[in-house]
Amino acid sequence: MAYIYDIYEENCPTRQVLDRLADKWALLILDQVQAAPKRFNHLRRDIKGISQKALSQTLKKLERDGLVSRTVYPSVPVTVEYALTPLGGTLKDTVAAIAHWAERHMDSVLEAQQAYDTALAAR
Amino acid sequence: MAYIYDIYEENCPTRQVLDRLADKWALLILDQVQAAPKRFNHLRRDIKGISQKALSQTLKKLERDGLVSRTVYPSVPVTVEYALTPLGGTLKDTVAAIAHWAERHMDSVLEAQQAYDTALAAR
DNA sequence: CCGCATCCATCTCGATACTG
DNA sequence: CAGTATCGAGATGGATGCGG
Repeated sequence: MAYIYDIYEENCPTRQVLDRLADKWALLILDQVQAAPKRFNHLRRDIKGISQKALSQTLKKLERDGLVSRTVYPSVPVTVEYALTPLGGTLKDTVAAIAHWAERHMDSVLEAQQAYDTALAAR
Repeated sequence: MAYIYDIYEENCPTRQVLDRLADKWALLILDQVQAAPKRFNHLRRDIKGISQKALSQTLKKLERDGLVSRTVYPSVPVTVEYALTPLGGTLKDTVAAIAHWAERHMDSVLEAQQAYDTALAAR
């Protein structure tokens, strides 16, 4: 399978996909939804610091990209569940890999930052 | 090794690391630098569409995080090379995984977007 | 060649208020 | 419960010009 697009070209579709993943909240949402479907306010509660606007927008983008499904249950009041689609499921391992890297190397990064900052301050 | 921090908490260091990777350009730069060190304008040329400001800023962030090293060769005119640090090297596989996912599933995402958009327009 | 400083347009984001 | 609408502030991004 040959790739038509060059990832370093502008407007390359791969870039767009990358940009979606490079969203501040997308990865966290995908990780939250990954185990089991979750309701809107459930996500809002669990992902500390996200505004309802940001959550709403990011969910809509993820839905548009086919990574997350949105299911409305006509109860009163309405219940809406967000779940990982099969396509989204193919991302699970990758998302997990990123999260694990972040957890494992967090300390090193923090150290590097301190070293950098003190070196800067010394000059 | 137990993790003190909750990834879903605000101001959790893992979040900060995640935010760095969630940069529009960081992944592309890491991928560019991964194989061999590159000069500033080399990166600028190869990563189409990046402004020199964005490149400069992102490189500085990556350097601060200890993922990329910056070496100045006192030639005339100056040559500056950016390379992956050992810490940055531990990210190689993860970055590659993301890029591969994007390439492999790009078409599906594009389809999903079209389906979403036409469904929206129909209403 | 490598970058910083500045200016300015754009956009994103959060807070708030309101609807089905 | 699950959003949309609106508005203002702050961050962001590109273009330009200059300095080491």
